[in-house]
Amino acid sequence: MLSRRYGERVARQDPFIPRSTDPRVQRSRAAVIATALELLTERGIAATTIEAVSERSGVARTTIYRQWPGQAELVLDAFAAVLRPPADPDTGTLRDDLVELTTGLARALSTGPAAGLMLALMDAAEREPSYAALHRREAELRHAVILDVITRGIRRGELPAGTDPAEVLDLIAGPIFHRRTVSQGTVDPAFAARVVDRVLLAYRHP
Amino acid sequence: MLSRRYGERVARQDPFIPRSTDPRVQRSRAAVIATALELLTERGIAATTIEAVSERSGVARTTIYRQWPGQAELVLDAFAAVLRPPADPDTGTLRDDLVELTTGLARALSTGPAAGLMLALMDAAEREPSYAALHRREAELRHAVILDVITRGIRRGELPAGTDPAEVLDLIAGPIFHRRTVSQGTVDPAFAARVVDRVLLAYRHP
DNA sequence: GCGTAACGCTACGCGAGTGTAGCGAAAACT
DNA sequence: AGTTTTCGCTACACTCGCGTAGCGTTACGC
Repeated sequence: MLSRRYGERVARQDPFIPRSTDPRVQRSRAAVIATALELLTERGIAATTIEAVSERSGVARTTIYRQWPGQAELVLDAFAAVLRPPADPDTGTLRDDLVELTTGLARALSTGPAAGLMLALMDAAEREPSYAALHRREAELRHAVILDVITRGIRRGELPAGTDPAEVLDLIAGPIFHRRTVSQGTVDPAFAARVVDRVLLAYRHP
Repeated sequence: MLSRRYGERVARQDPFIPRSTDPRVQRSRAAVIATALELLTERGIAATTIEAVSERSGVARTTIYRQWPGQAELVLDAFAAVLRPPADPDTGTLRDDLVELTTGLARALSTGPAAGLMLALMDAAEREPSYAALHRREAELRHAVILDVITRGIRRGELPAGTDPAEVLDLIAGPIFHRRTVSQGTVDPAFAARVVDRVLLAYRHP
C-alpha cells in the first residue's frame, strides 16, 4: 500500500475530473469522498483503506475500485476536495487584510474540515512524492493570496520598500501553525490579530 | 494495528526502562531502536512494522516481541530515544541565547535525525493519545528551556515587563517550523538570526 | 419504453503482518 | 564449570486489505 507507485492518473487529476454526468456516479463519488475525509480526520491516512471507506459509506468496494485505481488516489482526491485557497479580502489596509487571512487560517486549523488533515498531508509529503506535490500546490495557491496582499502593502508604503514578502509570510503564518500544532494553545481571532500587529510593528522601525 | 489500545506499559515507560543489564538484551535493543528510527524517517510510522524492523536489523521477530508488546510501543520508544531538549546556552544576552536555540532548532529540523520524525509524531499525536502524550512531553521540555531564556531576558530588561514569554516563543519558533514544513525554504542560521532580530525589534517599541 | 451503464453482491486468490509456541545453540552470569 | 538467559529459527493460525471476475438488479439517458 505504501510502496505503491503512482501512475499518470494522479499526475493529471489536477482539480479533479468528473468525466461523467451520471448522477449515480456523482452520488457514489461524493459519498466516498465525504467518508474518506471523515476517516482521514479520525484515523489518518494509513487507516483510510478502501475497505473501511466502503464499509462506512455503504458504497460497494467494487464500485470504489471502478472510480479510483487504489487507496492513494482516493485519498489524494479527498485532500484536494477540501484544500481551497482563501479569497483576497482586499479591505484597503494591509493590517486588516492580514488579520482577515490569518483569522481564516486560524479558524481552518481549529474547526474547519481541514483541521486534522493538514498535519497528515504534511507528514505524508515528507516521503511520498504525490502527496508532496499536492502539498506544494496547495501551499502555493494559499501563499499566492497572502503574498499579493503583502506586496500591495509594500506598494502602499505600509511596509518599507525592500521588505521580503516571503519572510513576512513565515513570520505571520508560522506562529499560528506553531501554536496550533506544537504549543497546543488556542488559536482564536485575538491571537491572530496579536500576531499580525506584532509582526507589522517589527517592520515599522528599521 | 492502528486500533490497538495502549496498555499501562506505555504509560510508565517514561524515559525508558533497561530492566536488564545483559549485553545481549542491550545489543538487540539498540539495533532494533536504530533500525526503527531509520524506517520511521524513510517510510513513516505505519510502515515501521515489527516485520520490517526485524528484517532490516537482523534481530529475529520473536526477540523483538520479547521486549516490546507491539509496534506502537516500539515506535514510541524509538521516538523517545531521539527527542532530547537543547541545553540552555546562557550567553549573557537574550538575543544570542535565542539565536543559539533557534539555530539549533533549524539544524535539528533540517539535518538532524529528528528532521523527518517531527511531522510524523505531530500527525500521530492528532489521533493517538500515547503519541499525543509523548509529543506534549517533548514540547514541554524543549519549551521550558526557551521560556527560561525569555523570562531571563525580561528580567534583564531586554524585553518590556509584562511581555508574554509564550507568545514570543510562538513568534520565534513558528516561522522556523513554517518555513521548513510549509514554505519549503531553507532554514539556515542566517534565517534563524533574521527571525530572532525581527521579533525582538517588534517588542522594542510599545 | 428500451438499451445501456452503473450499481451492489458474492466469491476467490493473494500477500503482508500479527502474535504465540517450541526448540536447540550460544552467550552471559555466578 | 555449571546453570540460566537470551537468541535465532521454524511453524502455525489468524486477520486485514488488496485487486479482479462474474452476475443479477436498478436507475439513468435518449
